[in-house]
Amino acid sequence: MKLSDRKKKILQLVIDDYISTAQPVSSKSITEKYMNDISSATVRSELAGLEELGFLIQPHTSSGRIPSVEAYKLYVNELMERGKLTGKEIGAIKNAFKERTENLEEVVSFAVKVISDLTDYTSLGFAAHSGKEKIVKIDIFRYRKNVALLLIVTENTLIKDKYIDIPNEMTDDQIKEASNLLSDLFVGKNFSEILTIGEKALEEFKNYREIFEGVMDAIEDYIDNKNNDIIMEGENKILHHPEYSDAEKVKNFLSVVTSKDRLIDLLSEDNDNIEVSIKIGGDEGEEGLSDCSLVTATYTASGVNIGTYGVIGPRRMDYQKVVSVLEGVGRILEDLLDNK
Amino acid sequence: MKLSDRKKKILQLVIDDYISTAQPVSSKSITEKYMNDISSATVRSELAGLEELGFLIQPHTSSGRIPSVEAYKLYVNELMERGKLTGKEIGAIKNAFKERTENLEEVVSFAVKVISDLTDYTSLGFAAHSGKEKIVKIDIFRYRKNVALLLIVTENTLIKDKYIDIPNEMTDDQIKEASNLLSDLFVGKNFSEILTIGEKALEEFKNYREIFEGVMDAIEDYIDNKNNDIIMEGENKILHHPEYSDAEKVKNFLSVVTSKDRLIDLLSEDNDNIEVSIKIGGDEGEEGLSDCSLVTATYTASGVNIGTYGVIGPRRMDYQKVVSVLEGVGRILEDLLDNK
DNA sequence: AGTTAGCAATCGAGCAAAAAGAGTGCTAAC
DNA sequence: GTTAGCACTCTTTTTGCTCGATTGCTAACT
Repeated sequence: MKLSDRKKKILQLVIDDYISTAQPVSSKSITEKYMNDISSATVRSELAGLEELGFLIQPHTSSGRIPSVEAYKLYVNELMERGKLTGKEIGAIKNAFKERTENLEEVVSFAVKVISDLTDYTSLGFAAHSGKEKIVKIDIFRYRKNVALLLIVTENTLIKDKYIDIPNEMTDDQIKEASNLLSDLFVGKNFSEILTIGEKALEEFKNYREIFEGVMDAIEDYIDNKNNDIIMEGENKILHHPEYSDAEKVKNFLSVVTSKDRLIDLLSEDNDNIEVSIKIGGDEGEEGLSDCSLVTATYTASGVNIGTYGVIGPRRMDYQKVVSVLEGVGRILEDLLDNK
Repeated sequence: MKLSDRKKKILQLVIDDYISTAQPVSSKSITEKYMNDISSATVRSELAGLEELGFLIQPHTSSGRIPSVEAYKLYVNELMERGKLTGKEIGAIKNAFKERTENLEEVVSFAVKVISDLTDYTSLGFAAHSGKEKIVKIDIFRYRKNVALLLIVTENTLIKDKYIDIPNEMTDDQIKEASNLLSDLFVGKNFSEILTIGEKALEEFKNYREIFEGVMDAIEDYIDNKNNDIIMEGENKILHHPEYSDAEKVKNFLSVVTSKDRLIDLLSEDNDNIEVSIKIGGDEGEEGLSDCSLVTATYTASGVNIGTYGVIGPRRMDYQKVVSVLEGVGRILEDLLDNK
């Protein structure tokens, strides 16, 4: 299936036009707006060809054409022109990160916010849990009679807290000793390391088994439990787009967006490549993404994964803009953090 | 304006019916469904009377009637029958709090979740910031070269963290000393106390001014900044209700729900009384609540305010159910926490 | 062989008129 | 005070019609 240059050009025009107007595109509008050199009849026969190839769909005989899922895929891979951010947009991004943001949670939330603002779509992101984060501080102290509180602070200023039941007979001094032991053993190590040295540590901790298990639980919990860290912004921006003028569709979209498990899966896929990945939900395609598209990017700074970010919206999404924004935010963010 | 018993009865029936069907209620449906002993003509004249009194509205001549804002107010105050939770519902609530939930944030989020699940409306809640929470632990340690991290843990397991710039020449021992000083001075005190003893403390802290100011900032920030702690669940449950079948209305509702500032104000009003408070948004009434109703309750356990919770939804809300759920959750929650 | 103009055919959008249905208010009788 | 009956009002649904947009096809043109 080889497309002539002119077919490609026309397909691109159709998609661009459809993305900006949300209306089926007619042969006439193409010649008038973009291609004064050929007649609409010619365009018509090209359109018919593109339809035959499965790139265009005609909602009904007397209407223009809209792009198929295939067409979008081709578009994002080959046809789409890469956009550049305006100075204003770059300013907005930089501004969003002006405040101190060493805390990873905050970085994520600022990034998600600015992405949503600039693209006018629902955006989401979550901090990757690499298990490679080093522990900076670990502390245990009595909180109630039989309950101690465990605090773990990491490089990224994730602070994890957890209650641990302690036996009646345990004295404050013993708790203190356990706490010191923990610091000696674990500070400077990352989560994965700790899990692997578990056996050996258990030996040293035999007097403080409850506490040791509590710590291990907290760490496992952290690595498994991605759920709490997904952040979303502009859920209702979807209402700004005309294809969602019907409440039934909004419902559908929101149900996609609300099932965080599914989203986390989607965001987690191929999060190795820094490049922008685009998933287009067909009628069948990516399950759980019915009629939606998801554009994601994973950022790293100084070799550390600083989260996966994405935009979710109608299939008729302004990919060009979304991609530029994601790339722009990534670039600025990475610069910013590297120069720290 | 005195209503006869029969008028009251009929008004109640109209509201009940309208709440469950979302359709204007006709005289005929009243006699058929609820009052077989009198004829529809009689009901009609009563309805006409209630309309004259401002309790009912006729969208157009040939339709049934719907309740006015006044009617809802009367309904929630006098007419509505108080519901009881079913065993199943009570089970669901207890189940939601089965896990350990001494952490206030968690209590709030579980409560909000269960309220939304049981009522099928958007629910929200936030932990009150009383300033009366005692500090359990306060700690400072070096985090980067010129940055220390301040951790404050309170009774309610609120953990507050904040970066503090520290001068180059400061040694780890000095940081340690400052940290100890802080513990001695502040542990066991509540936030308000600390703010009032500020002057005196400043004296003792003259060598660690940056740190002292950082602590004070963190505390002030905590007391002022309620924003971050509002939790919402089921924003899109609104779509389950037929009056929001139009995207424009959904947009409107979501914009109400998204302006957290306004919501915090609403939730904060009269949060002294434990009773359930119902605000019905008229066309003019409670600003920011256009066409919505908000039912809120504030819970306390052992005399400590444990948060304000609410349900926001269409004016045609199932007040009976919402009130029972809010009361039920409150009762169970208070029991649970008192018996700890 | 590719391009174009011309034209009939198709189908949705929009509109008005007609029909159907729901509910009321009023009147007169009970 | 209550009720049956009925004319009246207004919405909703249906129907039919026109208009306009757009296409696909054919025949002519370059």
